[in-house]
Amino acid sequence: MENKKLSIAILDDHPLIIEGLSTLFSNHEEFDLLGGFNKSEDLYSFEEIDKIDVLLLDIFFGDNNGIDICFELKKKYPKMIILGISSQSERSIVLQLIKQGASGYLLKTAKNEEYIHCIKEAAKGKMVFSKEVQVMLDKIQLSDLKSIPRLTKREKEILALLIKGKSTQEISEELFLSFLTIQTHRRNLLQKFDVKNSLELINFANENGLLNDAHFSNSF
Amino acid sequence: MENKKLSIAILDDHPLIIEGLSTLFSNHEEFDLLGGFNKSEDLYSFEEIDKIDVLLLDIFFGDNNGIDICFELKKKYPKMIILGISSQSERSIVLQLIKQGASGYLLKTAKNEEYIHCIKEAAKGKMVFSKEVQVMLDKIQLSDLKSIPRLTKREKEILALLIKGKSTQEISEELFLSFLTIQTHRRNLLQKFDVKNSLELINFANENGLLNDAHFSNSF
DNA sequence: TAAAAATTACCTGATTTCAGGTATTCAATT
DNA sequence: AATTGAATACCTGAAATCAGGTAATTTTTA
Repeated sequence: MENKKLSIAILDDHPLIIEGLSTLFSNHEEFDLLGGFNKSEDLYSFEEIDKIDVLLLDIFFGDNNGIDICFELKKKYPKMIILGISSQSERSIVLQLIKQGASGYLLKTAKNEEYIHCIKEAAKGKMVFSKEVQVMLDKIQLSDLKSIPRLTKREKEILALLIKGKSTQEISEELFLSFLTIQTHRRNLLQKFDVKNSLELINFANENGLLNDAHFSNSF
Repeated sequence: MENKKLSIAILDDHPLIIEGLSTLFSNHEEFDLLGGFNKSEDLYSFEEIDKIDVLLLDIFFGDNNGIDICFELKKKYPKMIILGISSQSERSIVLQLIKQGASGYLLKTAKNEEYIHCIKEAAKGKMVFSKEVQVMLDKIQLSDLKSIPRLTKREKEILALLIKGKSTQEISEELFLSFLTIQTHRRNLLQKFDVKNSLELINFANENGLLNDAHFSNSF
């Protein structure tokens, strides 16, 4: 009984990456590249979308981000194996993607053989990561143990200004509050985050994606 | 009199991109791809380095950042035409690269024909940008006035530690330097970035993508 | 080899942050 | 009505940062 070829598709807004992957797959008989797409709409309207075994999905993707796309696809095609590809390996992003049902995450800096190997393994149902990503995931981060503290409205407001580099004096003027009040809030922030100075505070907020605009507009 | 072929080289730590560009150039007779390199050392030790007409240079680059590499190369090989390639189009980075002597900036999202066209134009001595970049450059921004300062090795090292939230004392212990020396470096950093405190410094570094691991990992 | 740039280091004094405490007012919840 | 949590504000003293200066040594570049 012969092995069926693995049907691959790519969604990436970098034509060069698609070109590179095409060449790669054309040199490996065990893969069948169904198509490479620059836009998510092109993939969605692809008539053979249900035949895709493995989808390589770019994470930093034009306007839609890959994480949302992964979520959508997994809902409609639960059997589709999705591998994130990206040039950055931000911990929080990798974890988020896995939560959305992806089977792994490959860096674009990975070697060709690594791609071939990982895709095969993923097709078998395994969770795969390219080397660098694996190393990164193995490091248990402080932020994994520390839970993100719950902040009050004022504290979030002050944190946002702090991150902009405003001093206590400036913040107090901007919010029409006493200098001493801001000092208290700052101290409470340092305590809540369990850090020893403002730089560490920002660093922590940064690691946990609290610096992104998204967090400040909605979730607070 | 026949036109000589354009000699191209690529420096990019993404094998897939090199693969894609190779395929692209092999389909266009007017180009001669001398080599694709993953590491800057490989390029520096390339024996035909002085024959390169056009170098495609990745900007967010593993060990050294592309801007520094561009600066180095232009100094040694002033005639070499360097085009930045990247998946992000951060305004300040593009401008910085141009200041270092690059002849243009292409997004990895650009179409194949755009690549071909831009490389040809650049070889003629023109300044070229892929579409999106051009649109972005046309918008005049406040942040243009501030350029990203050129940092020394030590300064980058200290900035990296600062960003991690380390205090002057901690940094001095980690680098086996005097507390007072670190103070001097900190002051110089604030001056170079034209900011008034460390939080603003980090904020500025963040906005300009200097926080990315790429900049800091091995480059010192 | 001379000049320029980088690295190291010190001094002083002003300003800001950090850490500990307390305390009043207001709003929401029980 | 009593309690809790949030927001406000003050005090003190220690610690760290910031801003100005100078200067010797080493490395890199011209």
